[in-house]
Amino acid sequence: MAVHLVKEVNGVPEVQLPSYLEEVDFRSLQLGCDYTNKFIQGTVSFIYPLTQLGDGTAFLKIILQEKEKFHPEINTINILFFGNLAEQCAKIVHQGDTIIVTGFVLEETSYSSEREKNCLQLKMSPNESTVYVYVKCDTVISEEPICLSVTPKYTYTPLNQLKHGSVVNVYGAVKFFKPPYRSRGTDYCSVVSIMDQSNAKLTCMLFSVNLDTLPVIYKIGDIVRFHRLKIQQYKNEIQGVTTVGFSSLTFEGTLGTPVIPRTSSKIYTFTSDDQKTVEALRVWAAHHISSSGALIKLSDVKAMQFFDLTCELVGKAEVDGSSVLLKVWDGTKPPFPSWKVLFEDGSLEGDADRINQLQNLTVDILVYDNHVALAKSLQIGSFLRIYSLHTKIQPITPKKQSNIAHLEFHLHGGTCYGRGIKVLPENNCDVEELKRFLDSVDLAEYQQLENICDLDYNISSSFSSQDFVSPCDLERCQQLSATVLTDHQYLETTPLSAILKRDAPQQYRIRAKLRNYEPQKLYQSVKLHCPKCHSLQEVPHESDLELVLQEAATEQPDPKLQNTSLYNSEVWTTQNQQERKIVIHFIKNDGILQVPEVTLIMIEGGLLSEIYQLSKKFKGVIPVKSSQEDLIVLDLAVPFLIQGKTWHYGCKQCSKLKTMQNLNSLVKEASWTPVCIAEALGIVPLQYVFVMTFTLDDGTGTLKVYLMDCEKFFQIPASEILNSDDLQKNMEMIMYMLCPPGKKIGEYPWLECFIKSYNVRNEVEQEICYRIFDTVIAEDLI
DNA sequence: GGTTAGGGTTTG
Repeated sequence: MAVHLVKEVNGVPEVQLPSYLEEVDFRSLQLGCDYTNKFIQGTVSFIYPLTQLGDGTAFLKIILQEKEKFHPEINTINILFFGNLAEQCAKIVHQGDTIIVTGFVLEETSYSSEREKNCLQLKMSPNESTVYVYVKCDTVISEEPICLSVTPKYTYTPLNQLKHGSVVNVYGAVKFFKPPYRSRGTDYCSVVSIMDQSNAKLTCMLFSVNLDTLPVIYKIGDIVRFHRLKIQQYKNEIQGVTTVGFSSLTFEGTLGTPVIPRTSSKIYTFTSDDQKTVEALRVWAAHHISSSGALIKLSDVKAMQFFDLTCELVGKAEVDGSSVLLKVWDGTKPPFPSWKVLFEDGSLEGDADRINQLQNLTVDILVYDNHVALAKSLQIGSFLRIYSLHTKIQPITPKKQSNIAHLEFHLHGGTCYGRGIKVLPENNCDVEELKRFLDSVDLAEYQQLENICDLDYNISSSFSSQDFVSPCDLERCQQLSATVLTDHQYLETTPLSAILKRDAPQQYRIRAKLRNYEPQKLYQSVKLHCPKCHSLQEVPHESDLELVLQEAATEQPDPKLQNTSLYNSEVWTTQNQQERKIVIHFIKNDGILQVPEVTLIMIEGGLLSEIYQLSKKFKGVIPVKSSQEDLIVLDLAVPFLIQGKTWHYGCKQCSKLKTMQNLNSLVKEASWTPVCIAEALGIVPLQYVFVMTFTLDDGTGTLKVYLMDCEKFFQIPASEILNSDDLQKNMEMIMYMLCPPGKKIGEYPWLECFIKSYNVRNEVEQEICYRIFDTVIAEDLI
């Protein structure tokens, strides 16, 4: 006995009936014949309600109509089902369905009504009959998923073997995704990029009028299976697009979690092979796809950041036509208090008591434009993942009485970087974990601590707030400095007035405020320092670099120096009037060219914009020129190596340049670190440093101290800041906190620092200077 | 059956 569901795509059933079965049409049915290996097919024209026979056996009767109406006189037949088969068919079979039945017994109707007089009927045996119910693949026919017992064989194409124009089935790990959003057309859209063990990536444009049929992806690394994906070409790249009958399964990507598909399909195949494929992809993805690094707790957010947040919605308000306010929490305390978005009285949805109770733990998110409709539909209490949420520091304006930095949270319009909101189901493992965590937060205890925590925020008023501190919080209180000492904590604090009276060299621990600092402009504080001769120089301006490069580009590259055992060379000619020649030398690894991401290249005749473009693609770029015997470093006035966003310079005084063939020593290990490259080329690399003067004041005196720092003090690499807006904003934020403009010095935060004094002798006199060491900015501020 | 979007942050 069995009821099978057969998926029908484009009118074609996905499984074949067993070959021994033979079709009979209604007219050929004859009493007394053996129908063991025969089947009939038709459309269900009526289903009677499921009833019970006298002995309690379930009974179902349906009327089947022959599909092809060749024989109008005999085009329907009754089929009788008993027992479990009757119960199952009652659940699954609907009027209008196409069904096939086999293993029946033909008998004459026992009824004597006029209409059914002399009619035949099929009696289905609970043990020997089989019913195949055909289902159009997008039709939902049952509340419970039912697996096909006749399994169609699907083949899955590796992502590196996709052919334009084909319709394929694929598996992949999610590399990127945009949660479904309303397109400008009729459908929802979700963009999903997947990768598999072939290391190929496929970006898919998935459309559906029905939100439920799009894959239910929650995070990067989830595993998906797509059936009937059309492969087409767009802008010289292959892409996947939904086509008729598209369906998907999504699996949690985390290793070791149960392999349970997320899908709206009520019927789907899932074999042990599928299970193995998912597990293998999970292992591969764990090593090759960086998981959602953007998933961050509120306690870890930075002042200027895009990230994904998993949270609970506690309040909601329409602010104006183009934005909605969401009040959410994740149980952790943000490093800065949230801004408070204003809204009209009465427009806030949510439990007022709870919103009030959680006010210090919730953040206000403003949601704009295309996300507004979805935001409006959200239920209070639901668990959300908000993708690519943006934090900004709220400017302190004179109007605002608060002197505390606040964080703004924005979900901007558009869908870039997958920006959007997704409601997570209660049984999602991240939600379960979040719920456990939210339940464990002791709000009462938290509120007692609130005053102390305000000190964290309000470091600028820590002077007057120390009265609040209870003994148990003493340790935290002692750290209420905007800086942290990394060593020598045994040293006692020395007043600045005492330091000013003493000889050098000495080391001191001090506690003071930053009255002033120079230079005020950040870019002026970044310099290049030679660790050998200790010279300091300015970071060259782009226009100076361009001049050197332009000059060098007029020189002819030497063809004799092209294509050696170390590198392959390509000569490109620019298309402008001067027809400048650019030569790119691709350094090989053991004689073999590698993918651009790991390949070091040398460039002759390239201008700044070209070098900049190439540095995005290749592991590193070395500007070179032809000399008599070998390629050599172009000029130490320009970087000897451009790697990512860092431009590495060498010291003109200390370097003793060697030619490019010396890179041979590094090839085997492909150790293309700036230090190794510099060493091989005889270059003493210059370090990027912040050089600043702090005027410190502790009330007993003021002292000018130098800060020279690569990245320890601010925990921001000086080598990257000039090319990073985000780092620059972080740095500005730190300086803003240390020395808040428009405030009295009493409101400034304390800095605990180590300083060392040393003697500097110039032509006329000896002077004592001071320098900060072993001190870093407190993590709360970063 | 065609359209939508075609990954690569707003500027509130």
